[in-house]
Amino acid sequence: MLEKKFNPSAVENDLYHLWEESGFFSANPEQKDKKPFAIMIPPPNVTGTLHMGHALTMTLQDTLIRWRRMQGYDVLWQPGTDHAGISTQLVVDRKLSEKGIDRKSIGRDKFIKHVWEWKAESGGEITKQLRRLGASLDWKRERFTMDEGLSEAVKKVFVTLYREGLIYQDKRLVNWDPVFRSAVSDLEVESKEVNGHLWYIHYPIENSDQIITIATTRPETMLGDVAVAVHPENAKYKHLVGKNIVLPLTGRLIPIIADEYSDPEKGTGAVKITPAHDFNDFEVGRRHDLKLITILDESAAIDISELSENEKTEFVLSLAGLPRDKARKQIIAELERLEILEKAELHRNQVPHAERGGAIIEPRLTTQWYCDAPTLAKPAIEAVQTGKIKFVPKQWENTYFAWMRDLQPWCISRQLWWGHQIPAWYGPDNHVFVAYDENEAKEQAFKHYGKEEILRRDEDVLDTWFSSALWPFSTLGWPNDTAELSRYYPGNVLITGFDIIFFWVARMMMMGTHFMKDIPFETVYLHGLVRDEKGQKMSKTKGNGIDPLEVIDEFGADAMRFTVCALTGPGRDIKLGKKRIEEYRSFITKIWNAARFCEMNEVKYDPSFSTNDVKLSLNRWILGELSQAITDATSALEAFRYDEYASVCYHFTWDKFCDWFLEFAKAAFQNEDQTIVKETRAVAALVLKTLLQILHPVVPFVTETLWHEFNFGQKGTLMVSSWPDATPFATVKTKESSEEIDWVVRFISDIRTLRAEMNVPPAKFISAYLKDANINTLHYATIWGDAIKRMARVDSIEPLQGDLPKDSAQTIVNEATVILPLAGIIDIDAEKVRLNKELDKIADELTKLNTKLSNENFIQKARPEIIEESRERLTQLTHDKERVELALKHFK
RNA sequence: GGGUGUAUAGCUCAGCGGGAGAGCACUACCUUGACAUGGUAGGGGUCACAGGUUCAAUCCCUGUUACACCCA
Repeated sequence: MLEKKFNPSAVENDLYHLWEESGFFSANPEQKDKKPFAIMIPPPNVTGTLHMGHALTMTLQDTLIRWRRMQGYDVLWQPGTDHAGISTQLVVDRKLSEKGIDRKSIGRDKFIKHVWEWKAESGGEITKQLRRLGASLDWKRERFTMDEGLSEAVKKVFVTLYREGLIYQDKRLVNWDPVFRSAVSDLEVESKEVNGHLWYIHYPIENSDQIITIATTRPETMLGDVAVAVHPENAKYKHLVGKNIVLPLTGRLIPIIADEYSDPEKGTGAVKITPAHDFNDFEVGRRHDLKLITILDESAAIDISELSENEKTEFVLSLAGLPRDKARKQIIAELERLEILEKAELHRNQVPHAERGGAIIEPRLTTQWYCDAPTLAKPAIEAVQTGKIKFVPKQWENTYFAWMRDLQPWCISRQLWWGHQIPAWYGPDNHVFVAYDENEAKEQAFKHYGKEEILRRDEDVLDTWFSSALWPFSTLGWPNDTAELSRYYPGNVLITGFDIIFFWVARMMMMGTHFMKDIPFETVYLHGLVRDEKGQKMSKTKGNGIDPLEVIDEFGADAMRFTVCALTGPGRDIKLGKKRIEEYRSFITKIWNAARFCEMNEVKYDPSFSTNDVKLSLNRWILGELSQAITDATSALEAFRYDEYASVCYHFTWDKFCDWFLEFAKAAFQNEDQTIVKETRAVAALVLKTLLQILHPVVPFVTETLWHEFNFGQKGTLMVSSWPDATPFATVKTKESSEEIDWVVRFISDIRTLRAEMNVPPAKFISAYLKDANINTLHYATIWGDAIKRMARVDSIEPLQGDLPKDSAQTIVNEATVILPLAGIIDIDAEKVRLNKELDKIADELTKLNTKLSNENFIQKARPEIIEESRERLTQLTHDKERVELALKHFK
């Protein structure tokens, strides 16, 4: 016997372990008779804990994976985690400082040892949590971006790209995080608008009493000014071009130059140029061959070492070592004292901030490793243009193109300790040797120098995204030629959030097309973000997040999964509150209760039962509906329409199976004719079994539980059962049965409506008469008598003999009029109102239809089937109108 | 400043060139032998606004407004 209530927490762990231990999650490249289907998990940070975003993306992936597995594919869902450079380093750093250990004092090697120890202890948290979701990942193949094989792949890629000239060192401005003291890529910088000032400063012109006023938001960088730029067409300043400025504070002589970068409309139209501390100024400097003077150190404090001796005035010396904001205050005060600060305006500044950590980013001149992304992007762009890779929803392709066509070189080196150390060594003269290992580097050095030299390894590590870019092939064993690689590359679909298109998706496409000479996946499905009920982004700081593990504890994994699926429309963020999950939990309960009802009525699976034997209309009808549901569910999944898939499951289960089939079956189960009872039981079992199968991908736990409770298969085997085929159910003759069931449904519904509107107490059974009913209708009324009586609460259904009883309510079902004698109950005025309302509605419709049909243009130009349809509706409505009018006449 | 998306019932969202839909919420009634996490019935919408195309527009096109996001 099934428990009265479904208790998810009692079954989830057991079932999951059973599945995992049975090896059902495992891909097998040797299964040549099966087609492969592969999805690479977006590797969560090894430091991560499960949040709603994971719950969303993993549910969508698992649903697809389970469905394809049932369809008979050899499915690989590749799990793993990302070493997450900065995050992990920070986590371990914090742990160590709690113990009073300073990272720098123990040195790099010891620190990295600590990180690995931390990973061994706490790194598996997220993978345990993914199991709670029911995610059917192939855990035996779990990988880590820092494990040996993947590190090999990283090295191979780096060395190869270097030798191809696609990785190189360059000294240029880079986004510098002065807190982490590391370079970061353009993508990791977000510009934020903050309140600041625009300062107007007088710059005196050499050998003259004239001045030029420049406007700046960053006066502290004036120590590094090397020019003042004006627009070449700017009449106000044209004559000054070529003259020199005596730069305040340092006394440096700098030229006034003409450059279109200077916008005459902004500030004063004259701008100071500081090429070592501003990306635009850097370009100006390059065009005019200006000197680069760095005046900030790696922590963004004033550094005057590049200033010449005579520039180091007493004031300038006093600035040395000051953080940039303090230096700014000092300089402003000094300019005021010198009376060359004209004014300060309030100003909204765009200030670059580090996405991680939030530090204000400082453009900084350093030597870094770069990857030639623009070149690698070309085949990746082409793959989308030619349709080899498709984005779903398609509009993301535009975003992708826009970004890919305007790529900057990708800065791939980071000044961190945790990560893939760059395989580059330097000789005493800083000549660089890129090699697989130190021995190879030494060989190169020997050839280069003609003797052995001591080499120093590059300290830097690679951007975390560099290794994740290789994920689709590095996890499969590349650079070795493995069975997995040839079978599961390219993957079928990548499912992830749109927020990492550039970080991850695009880079996998670049690396994949370059190294594998083939796309990494055929389809990119991009889902939205999970937001709270109000549409706010969930975040730790706001505290508006929902913990998926709490949700699972409270409502069960199935409820959460179904909710996520149901809410995942195309190209939309999803707004999620606990309330929504609670709502959809009712659906899980409904499935459970429907199953309990079946069990109580001795619904049992009969493998020998064939759908060809089905005789009863009710049974033929539900099989037809089931066939439709299978078709719809399948095509919804094929189109990544998770909302539609959920909706098909929901409505078939609730509206068709529970509300009508099981309700009608109540009468059938009580029938004296045992063949009827037997057939209905067998069909109920078949429908329930199939229903569990189409529901399984999204709600695996409740379905798998019912699967073995009903003995549809051994415990845990639903997930490897075959995805149902709609055809055998569709071949059961269902058309006539549909007409019949549709009639009964309409008949019952209409009587219910009448009863409700006439306020007939539910407990009261009434009589029903049929007027003008044809022979079919009368036949239906007879054979469905029991069900109708129970469900519409009538005690007799008979053809009307003689006159219309007094005080009757009437309604029209197809050709017949249904008459309910309600003497003593009916409120005649209310009935008149109701009928008149009905009449108005029909009249409105008729007017519209008549106008349309008398329009010659419509008759000439509209599609014939539309015209035919309109004519049919006109006939039907005219008929209905007559009936209602007749009913009204009765009261006169 | 450039780009993308969204605007449909009180809320959250589907939909579609030809009769406005779902879930929840709401109202009324019902503890009928699976389920009150339930059942039955009902109310509720100028499909953001303004033009255009069309026999026909909530749907296609243009513009406007509002909101969200991305890029600079």
